[in-house]
Amino acid sequence: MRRDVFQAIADPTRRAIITLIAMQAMTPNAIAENFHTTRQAISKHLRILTECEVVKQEQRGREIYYQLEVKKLKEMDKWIEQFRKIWEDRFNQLDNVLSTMKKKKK
Amino acid sequence: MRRDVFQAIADPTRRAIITLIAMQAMTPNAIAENFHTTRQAISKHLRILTECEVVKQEQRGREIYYQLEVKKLKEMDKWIEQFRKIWEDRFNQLDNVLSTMKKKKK
DNA sequence: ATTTTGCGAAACCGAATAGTTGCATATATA
DNA sequence: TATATATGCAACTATTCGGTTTCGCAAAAT
Repeated sequence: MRRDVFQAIADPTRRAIITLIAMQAMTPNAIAENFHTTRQAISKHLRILTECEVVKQEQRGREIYYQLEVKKLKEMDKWIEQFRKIWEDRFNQLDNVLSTMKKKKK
Repeated sequence: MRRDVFQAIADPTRRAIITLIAMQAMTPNAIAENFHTTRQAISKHLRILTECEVVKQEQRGREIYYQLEVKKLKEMDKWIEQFRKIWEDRFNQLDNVLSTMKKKKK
């Protein structure tokens, strides 16, 4: 069973959960109200997100607040980093072509 | 069957393929040499990557060169963007705490 | 003390996934 | 023309995934 950030955000419901709790911690019930599935299904997603360390729990009485843990998202950001350089390069190349065309027009 | 960037990069082999062809287009055979699976398995991954529009093909005789298509990776980058703000804010908060401690020390 | 509420865990199901082997097809090469 | 090479596609399999229903447990409310 693979448990990493990439697998965590592969599911659209999990991405929505992440966005939802990004600003404030929420309980499973509160989260589930925003979806058309059962609380148990959300609970399962939360378990996966916890195992992937994308969220962390904070018990308060019988309620559990789930909060975003940005560290792992940063890891993914780091992976994309290598490609950001590529598309910036390609943009600059296009930019060069455009300015060359402009000069020729003159 | 879901076909988006997030699903495309969920698999570690596919991530490796993406990194491999990032700098130069490659044929399925050449790509497969870098892995411990069959060429057909790689071919399947390439089909998924093509369907997700993360790579594009260029036929040259009987060979097919697969090349990275950065556009969709940018889409994912855009999704992370919203969280980048959060972790920068948290960093700044930490920074404030640290400078307050420094001032008090004085 | 009893009931309600919030939650996770287990068992089950259909669909998707990642891999395999075998085959068909088109392009090179001898 | 016959053969070798590059590739995709189909059928099959074991495993994982996302969901549901049912249950048990602990904390809160009555």
